[in-house]
Amino acid sequence: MTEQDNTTGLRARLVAAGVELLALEGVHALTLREIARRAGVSHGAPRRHFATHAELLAAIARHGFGELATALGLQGGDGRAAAAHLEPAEARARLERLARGYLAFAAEQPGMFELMFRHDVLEGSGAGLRRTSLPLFDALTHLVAAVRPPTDEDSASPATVAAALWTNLHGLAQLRAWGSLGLATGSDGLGPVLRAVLDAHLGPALR
Amino acid sequence: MTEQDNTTGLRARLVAAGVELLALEGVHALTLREIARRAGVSHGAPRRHFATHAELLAAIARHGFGELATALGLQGGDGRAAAAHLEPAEARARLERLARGYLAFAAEQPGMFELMFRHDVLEGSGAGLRRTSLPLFDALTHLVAAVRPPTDEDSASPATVAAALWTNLHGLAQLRAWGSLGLATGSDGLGPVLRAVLDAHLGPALR
DNA sequence: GGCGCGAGTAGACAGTGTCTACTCGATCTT
DNA sequence: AAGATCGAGTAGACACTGTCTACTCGCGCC
Repeated sequence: MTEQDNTTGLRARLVAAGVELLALEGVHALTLREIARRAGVSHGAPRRHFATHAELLAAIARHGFGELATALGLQGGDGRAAAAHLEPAEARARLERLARGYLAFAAEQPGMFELMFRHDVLEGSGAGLRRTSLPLFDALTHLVAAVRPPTDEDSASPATVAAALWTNLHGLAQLRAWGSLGLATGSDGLGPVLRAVLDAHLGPALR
Repeated sequence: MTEQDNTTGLRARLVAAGVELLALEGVHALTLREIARRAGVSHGAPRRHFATHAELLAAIARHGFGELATALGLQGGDGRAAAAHLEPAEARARLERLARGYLAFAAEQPGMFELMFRHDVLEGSGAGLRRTSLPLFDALTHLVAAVRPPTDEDSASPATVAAALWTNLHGLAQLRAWGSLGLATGSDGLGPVLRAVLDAHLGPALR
């Protein structure tokens, strides 16, 4: 492991070329040979760093998860600690920012968002990638706990509410990218739906 | 259009072969040539019925949408009429059946569910396919209106709530198929999360 | 200073989607 | 009823893909 550099080396250049190509042309353009071409090497070179095409795609997706984490401000592991004791109103504001950030990422980088959740492509390396999404889920859980203190005993646990909220955000992003949402709700955009989602899982904003 | 038969003819046999292959091996196995092989014809034959590989995949996905509609009991257009005047409790029970049916379909036919929402593959024929999901959305909207009569003026409209609920179900199905959900919520399965989702969008079950 | 070896090259191979030339059988016209 | 027409399927070619294997080259090491 003499090469722990993340910006030099063919491995990083291949990932960078893939990210660029993905943004420009979409998932279908992420050919092994085309990525190698863009990186300026022959088509056999990637094999030294990625055993298979799927592994290279998984590395690109991993890069995407990192970008999503920074876009959401979850870079350092401070999400849990900073949210431990938090005013409900502030926690809810953070949750709304998180939600809007997630949806914005999916809208601005549709190719990357699509690749990140293509489990058929990432099957082998899926376990490692799935773990990458856990920090987001942890931050969600703690913020939910701050907004909805689990007073009622029979009410859902913060983790359950966080899962419900996360799946809602994900489905919202996905169906918006797919184009079904606009067809169903008219062209208002997702504003009202996002408000309904947040209100449903966290309770009305003003009390 | 001498051939309006849906069960004979090469076109239907190709779709059937694709459906079978999709269930057996997954989306990646849906090669044009392999589908043709399974249908017992040469690799050029599908071109007479589908201009491109993507069109054949779109036809297979359309078949999947039809199967989903029948599995959800939305075959005839009676969803809207039957739900016009409905007890809230009965409407809610129907919504729960609808939700469980959607999730069951995604779980039992993961390959088909994945193909149905692969907008990169279905791009050209996407508009027609998107319209196929409207009956489901209509049924959802009317059932939601029966459960939550829009008494409050500033509350969300039934269509908005239906969109929020639908995206939640979809994201739930998708992330469960992806494997992230079990990782986040433990191995309890989706029971508690589904209950939280329904309660969040429709209000608690017992009043 | 010769050696080994990691890294990249070049070519082969099977498989894919698309396109074109062709065949063949049924249908329709006169 | 004989011959032309045309839809439907076949066979082959082409460029492209992912993977595998042999090969080369340059740098570090004892």
